[in-house]
Amino acid sequence: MGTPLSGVAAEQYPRVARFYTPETWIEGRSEDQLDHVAGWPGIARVAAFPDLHPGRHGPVGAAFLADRLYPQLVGPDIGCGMALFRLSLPRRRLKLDKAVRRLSALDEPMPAGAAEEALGAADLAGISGTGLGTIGGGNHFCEVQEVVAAEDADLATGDLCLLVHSGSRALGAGIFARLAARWAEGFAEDSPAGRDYLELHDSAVRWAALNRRMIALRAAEALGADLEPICDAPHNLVTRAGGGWLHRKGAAAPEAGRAPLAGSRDDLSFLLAAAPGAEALWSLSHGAGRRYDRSAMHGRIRKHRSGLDAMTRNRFGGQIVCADRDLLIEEAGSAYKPVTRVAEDLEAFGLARRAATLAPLLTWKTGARR
DNA sequence: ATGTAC
Repeated sequence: MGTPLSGVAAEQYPRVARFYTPETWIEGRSEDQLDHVAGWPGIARVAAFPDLHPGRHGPVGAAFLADRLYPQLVGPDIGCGMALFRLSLPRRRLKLDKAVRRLSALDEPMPAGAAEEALGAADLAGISGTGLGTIGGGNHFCEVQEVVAAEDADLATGDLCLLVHSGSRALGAGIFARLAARWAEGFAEDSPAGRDYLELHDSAVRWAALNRRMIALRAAEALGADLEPICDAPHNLVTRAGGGWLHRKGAAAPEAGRAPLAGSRDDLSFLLAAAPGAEALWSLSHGAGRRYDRSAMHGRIRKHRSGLDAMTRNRFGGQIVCADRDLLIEEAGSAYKPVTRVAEDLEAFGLARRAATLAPLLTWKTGARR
C-alpha cells in the first residue's frame, strides 16, 4: 500500500519494543493484542509502555508505526489527552466544599455563542461546538491537584494545578463511526478515505485540545482563579513521523519535552520531563493503566452505602464528585496500577524523569445522577 | 470513547 519504511523503521530497532520491567504487571491479553497488531499489513514497528492494557481494537498504552492509516489504532476519542494548568490560587484559599458546589458548572453546556467564538479563535469555525467545555464520561476527569514536589521551573511545592483528561467528545466518535465499515487493511494516505480521515482527524485533535482548555477555563473561573498552561499532551492520534504514520493509543506525545502522567483518582500524578526517541517511537505512558476492566470492577467493589460513600474520598483527604454510581465503581483507584511503578519503568529506560509530583484534592467526574 | 443502540 504505502512505500516500504526505511530509516528508524528498519532493522535498527526491534519490531516490538517493550518499555516495562518484570516488576510491572502487564495483562497477558494486551501483549497478545500487541503481537497481533504488529502482524497487520504495513505495520513496521510497535512500542509498548508500562500502562499497557487491553483495548477494543488493540492494546492501549502503545504506539504503532505504519506505512498507512489505521483509524482503529487511534480509536473513537480522537485527540484525547492530558493537559496540566497552574492555578493562581493559594492552597489556603481552596475550600473543598465550596469548590465542589461551584464546579458543577462543568456539567452545563457552554453557551452556544461562547463555544462558537472559541472555535473561531482556534481556527475551527464551522465545526460543531456540541459538548465543548464538557468532560464526558469513562476515564475522563477534571482534577484539582496540589504540587507536593517540584523540580520544574514553572511549578513550586504548594501550587495548585488542574489536570484535565478529555478528548473530542461526539466529534471524534462520529468521525470514527462514519469510517468504521471501511477499515480492515487501513487506508493509504493518498486514498479518498485516507485524505478524508486525516482532515477530519486533524480538526478533532485541535478540537480536543481546545476542549481541555475550555474545561480548565471554566473550572478556573468557578474557582475564582487565573490559569497558566503548563503542557498539553495528546495520547490518541496519528501523525507523520519516522518515515510513516505514527499511531498513538494511550501513548503520550510530549509537548516541548514535558507530559503529564496521570495516576488514578486515589494516587499521585507526575509531570514528566521527557525525551523519548525513535526507539520508543517518541512516546510515553499517559497514565497508570488499567489493572481491572470495567465489568470486573463491579464484582470487586462491595456496593453497600458506606462503601460507596467511602469511595468519594481519596487517601490524601481529597474528594471525588461522581454521582454516576457505575462510573464511581468502574473508575475506582483500585482499577488502576500504581502510577509510581509506571514512572519508575519510564525512568529505568531513560525515557523520562519526574519533574513534579502532584496529589489529587478534588476529582470532578459528574454531578449528574444516573 | 459516544448530544451512547434496539
